Amino acid sequence: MSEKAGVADTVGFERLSEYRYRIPRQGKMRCDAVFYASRRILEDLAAEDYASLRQLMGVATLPGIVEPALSMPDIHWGYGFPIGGVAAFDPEEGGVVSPGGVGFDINCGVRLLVSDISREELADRKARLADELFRSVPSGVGRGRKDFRIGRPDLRRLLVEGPSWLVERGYGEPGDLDGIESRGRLAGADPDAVSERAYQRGQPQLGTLGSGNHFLEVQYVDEVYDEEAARAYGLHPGQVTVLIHSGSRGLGHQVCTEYVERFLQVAPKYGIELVDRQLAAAPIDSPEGRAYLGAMSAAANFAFANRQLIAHFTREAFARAGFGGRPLRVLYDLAHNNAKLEEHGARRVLVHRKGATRAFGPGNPELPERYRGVGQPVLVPGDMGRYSFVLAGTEGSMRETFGSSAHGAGRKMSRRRAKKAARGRDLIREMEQVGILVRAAGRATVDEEMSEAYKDAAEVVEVTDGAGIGKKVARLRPQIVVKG
DNA sequence: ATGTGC
Repeated sequence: MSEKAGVADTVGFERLSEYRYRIPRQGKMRCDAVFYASRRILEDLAAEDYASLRQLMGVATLPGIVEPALSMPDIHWGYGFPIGGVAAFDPEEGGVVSPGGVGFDINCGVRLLVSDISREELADRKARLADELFRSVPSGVGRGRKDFRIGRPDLRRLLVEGPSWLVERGYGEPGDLDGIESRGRLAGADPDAVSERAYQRGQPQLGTLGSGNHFLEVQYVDEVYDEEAARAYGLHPGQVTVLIHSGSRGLGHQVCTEYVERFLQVAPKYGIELVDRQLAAAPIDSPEGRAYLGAMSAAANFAFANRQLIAHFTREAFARAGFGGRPLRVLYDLAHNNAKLEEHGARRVLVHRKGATRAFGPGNPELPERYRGVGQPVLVPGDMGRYSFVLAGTEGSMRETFGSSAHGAGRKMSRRRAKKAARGRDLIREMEQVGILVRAAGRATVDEEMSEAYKDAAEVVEVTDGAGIGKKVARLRPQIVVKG
């Protein structure tokens, strides 16, 4: 399929460079859109009749957008905004905030822990560790935890303070906070903008994984591409790592649901014309916009705290499995579903990243000193059978994508199709035969999350690296997978 | 993603 077909039929894009394409402003778009893709990714986009690129064009119609509307190489169809979408809005130009531009799982993200344990040491205790982790980190839809209770007044404080509230009470180490994006605390969190129902749903779920694509993986570093960055991050071949992927659970979901509804009601009042109801938005500088941002930031702090507590119980599981006294340091905790006020091109803009990560380049004062020379760690989880990647933010991401990069492999099959493809197979056994132990709350999720249901993360990473919006640092191979 | 449809 050539890009010509795209021009003629529907979307109309042009190639800017090997991996970079532009959709010129057309129809109700207020600015151009730019997307990153390989020829192969382009074929995937064509196969879905450019549905996700059309969503990106919809994003470009929203008021106050700062050009261009962007998507990362892992773009796929999502609620309103495409997953992999990045869009910045200027509050002084009537810019909007959109819950669909953040996602239902507010501040979903990944945290990478690094140990001094070798792959060989892990081999001796792998089954034991898998069992301990599965016991220590509840997973599955609606699951809570019984051994950690937080009262309402404390939860309110946690929504404002994030993981520091936990660290102060012994759930973690003081150094943990240095490795979290924004130190795990988004400013402006408003616990009063979070509904009673959201509190109720979130309260028992702190320290739980959830379901779907969420996971906890024990891995090892099997390849290093950039020695200098790997050294700065403290990564070396054969080393055991832990990758935690989870978000704000029922609390964030409830916040998103309620504000989408509210924004739909008020959009006419602000003269916002929506080409798609799922793009529901309100001005950043409006009572509704401010309330959502307050609630979203609170949910974000809850998600950071959730990963903090999961990391705490992960450390306990490692100790019980015979790795007592061995450190598990936070390399980085990075969100991929949020909206943040940032300075770009001497303007203060609200950057929505929906299935996209922050990827600040070298020298950025936001970064911990030890990473400042090489740029921010960018974590790109792959599917559960293959590999995940660590990249570094670049000058290119700062210049082209409001300091953003890709967040993962992206689905290739629908959940329904994956389930069908898994019929008659025992995926857990297949994984075990290649040395990956799976512990899951249910088999259905494992089927839906099968390796073949995902695009190859390596492809996404090649495009990201090739386009210069992220730099390959290391590859991680799974050994233990805990799923919902 | 999600008390996996109101």
